[in-house]
Amino acid sequence: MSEPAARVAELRRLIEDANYRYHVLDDPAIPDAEYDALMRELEALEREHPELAAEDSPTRRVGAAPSSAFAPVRHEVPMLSLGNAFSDEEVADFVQRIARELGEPEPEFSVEPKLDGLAISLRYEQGLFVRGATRGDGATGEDVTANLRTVKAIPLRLRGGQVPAVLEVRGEVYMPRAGFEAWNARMRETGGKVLANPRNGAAGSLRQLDPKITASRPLAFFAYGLGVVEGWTLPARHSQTLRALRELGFPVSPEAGTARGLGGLLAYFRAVGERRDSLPYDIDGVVYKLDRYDQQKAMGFVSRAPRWAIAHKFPAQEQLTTVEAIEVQVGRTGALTPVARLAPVQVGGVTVTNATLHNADQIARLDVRVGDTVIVRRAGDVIPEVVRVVEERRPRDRRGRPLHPPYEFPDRCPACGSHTEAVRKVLRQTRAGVEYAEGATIVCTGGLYCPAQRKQALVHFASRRAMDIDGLGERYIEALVDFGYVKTVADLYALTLDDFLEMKRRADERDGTVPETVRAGKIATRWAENLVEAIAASKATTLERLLFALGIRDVGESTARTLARWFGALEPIMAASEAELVEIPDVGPVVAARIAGFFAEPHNREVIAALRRAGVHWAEGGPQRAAEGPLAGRTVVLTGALSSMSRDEAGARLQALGAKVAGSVSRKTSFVVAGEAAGSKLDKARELGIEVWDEDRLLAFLNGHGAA
DNA sequence: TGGCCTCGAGTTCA
DNA sequence: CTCGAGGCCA
Repeated sequence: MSEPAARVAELRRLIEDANYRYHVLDDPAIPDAEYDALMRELEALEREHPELAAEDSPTRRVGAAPSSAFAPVRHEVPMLSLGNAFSDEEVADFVQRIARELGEPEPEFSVEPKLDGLAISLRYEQGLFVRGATRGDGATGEDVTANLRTVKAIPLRLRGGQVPAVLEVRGEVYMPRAGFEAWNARMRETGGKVLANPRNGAAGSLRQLDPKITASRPLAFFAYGLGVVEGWTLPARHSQTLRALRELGFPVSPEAGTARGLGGLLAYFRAVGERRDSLPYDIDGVVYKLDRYDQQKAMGFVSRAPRWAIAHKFPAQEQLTTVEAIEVQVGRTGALTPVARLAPVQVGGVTVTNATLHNADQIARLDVRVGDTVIVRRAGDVIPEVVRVVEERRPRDRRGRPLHPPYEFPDRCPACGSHTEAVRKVLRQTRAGVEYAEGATIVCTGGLYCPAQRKQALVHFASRRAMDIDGLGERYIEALVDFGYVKTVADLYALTLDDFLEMKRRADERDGTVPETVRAGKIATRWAENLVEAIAASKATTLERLLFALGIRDVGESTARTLARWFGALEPIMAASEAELVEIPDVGPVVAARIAGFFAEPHNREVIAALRRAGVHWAEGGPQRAAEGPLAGRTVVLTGALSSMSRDEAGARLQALGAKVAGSVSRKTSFVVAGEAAGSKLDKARELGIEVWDEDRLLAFLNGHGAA
């Protein structure tokens, strides 16, 4: 062999090894820069010595003639679709069917994650990659050989000694999350087109006419099965086949394994489910296959799906749905919040019909319009959000123009017709005055004239952490306001049993929920009695609850408590000037102005007087301006679930000992009380090296200080 | 003036 | 839970 020929052979071997170690063993042997250098050297040599070029050279991944692009390819061995299971019961049925038919109570399965990518078939003849095809309808797919050659995780030549005459390998082409994120970040920077999700990214990449485009996409591959096999001894078990595929140079999911019986399958499902978010790729479930081929054969097929395998799916975290309407809700403070009404769709195990769009800016950023197809997600938290619009699916007229114009935020309040305005936020304060900028939030200027704001004010007043009127929910408050029974929060205390019954009758009538005669009458009476009782019970309250319940802007639970302690009684709070209020810790000019402004309003003073006349009462005392107790000056954060008491209760007890209970962990936190299943707050505490108490330690401390 | 740290407010569904 | 903004401190 000539010297260049030897070097070319060596380079190819080095590069193939590097690919194998990177993609199959997940154990990179050489740094990227060195890999690139090897490639460049090989390219140069092949240019100088055209006679040394070869089909399976790693330099030929891009550039193979895409002549047969997308031509139909018949799958001699059909590419199967799998049955789906969405619940443990369905998996149990699957296992039971097999156990019964095979007479084996605990059959063994090969188990692996189900990647969210694109199923393909790769054909190797005499060890060389000759054709790759998409799954298509299972019987016929499309020829995407040129594009698949650019995927480095797919070997162009099989490794190992025994070379099968023909080997078809089935697997999934996917886009790793990191690659997807990086790709989109780059696209956003350069103004290119972002990919909707890794799955679409993978599918779209393989449908490119120009393999160079495919080559630029971060694609990867996992093998999970076989098609046509000639001149190769098939092992007895699927798990052994996977091992053999690995040795032939194919990446196989490291999560793949075996499991026995229903218990084993479900344990695997849970284990993978827990690791789902930390896997480097998206999966939508796991696949169970009977491990022994003889048993697979015995089970056979129904129509097009095997009876020996099933896909156990996770509830989807992201779904496509359509926007049926964009409505605007009015909050307690008058803030207008746009909400997308969606065609119902299952996301993460629940049906989602609404998703907040936050504010006008967010709508503009997403450019959400009525009729749009959108991606909805329930991410780490529970609240659904619109991730993005799938613009290709936007309804258009014959001339290709969108059917609906960009959404325009209403300039009138949908509830009362008052004009709306952007909230001004303080930019800075100078001697000359205060400078404002317009914020993202739009508010209704109707104030308590606006029925929506009045309703929300009442809902807030009755809520658990405020006056705690049990049973008085949004629906009845709405009716009470609509029918004119209630204008201010004080009116609640004048309501009689008959008022409630009449209100409920009218509400049922209006909403078309017709109650059933006598029995319903009795139930309704009991319901009304409970409400009257709950309202009466709420009269005994505390100053801080009352202050919070009044709904003064920027006065939440914490500020209400501070105010109550600082002054000890309501009268001095009502009389306090802004100058006096800013003396209070955590109260600055903005909040002081809100408080003074609220009590300066004759209407508000009248409501307070009416509440007092109705018998609402609370204990008053002198000012208590310094925290006292063993925990004075200490800031505590509670996280996770405690077994012996609620978090609220624990917080109240700690406060009683002088502690300040905060909602988030920072360097100022004195210690964190962590219960069961504590999450990010505990992590943060560990990160900042903050003392952590478990429940026992908390209880011991509370007992030791007479707060048990 | 900038950068935390908190608090307030809004949000969905079973 | 997250975002935005008010308050505080360096």
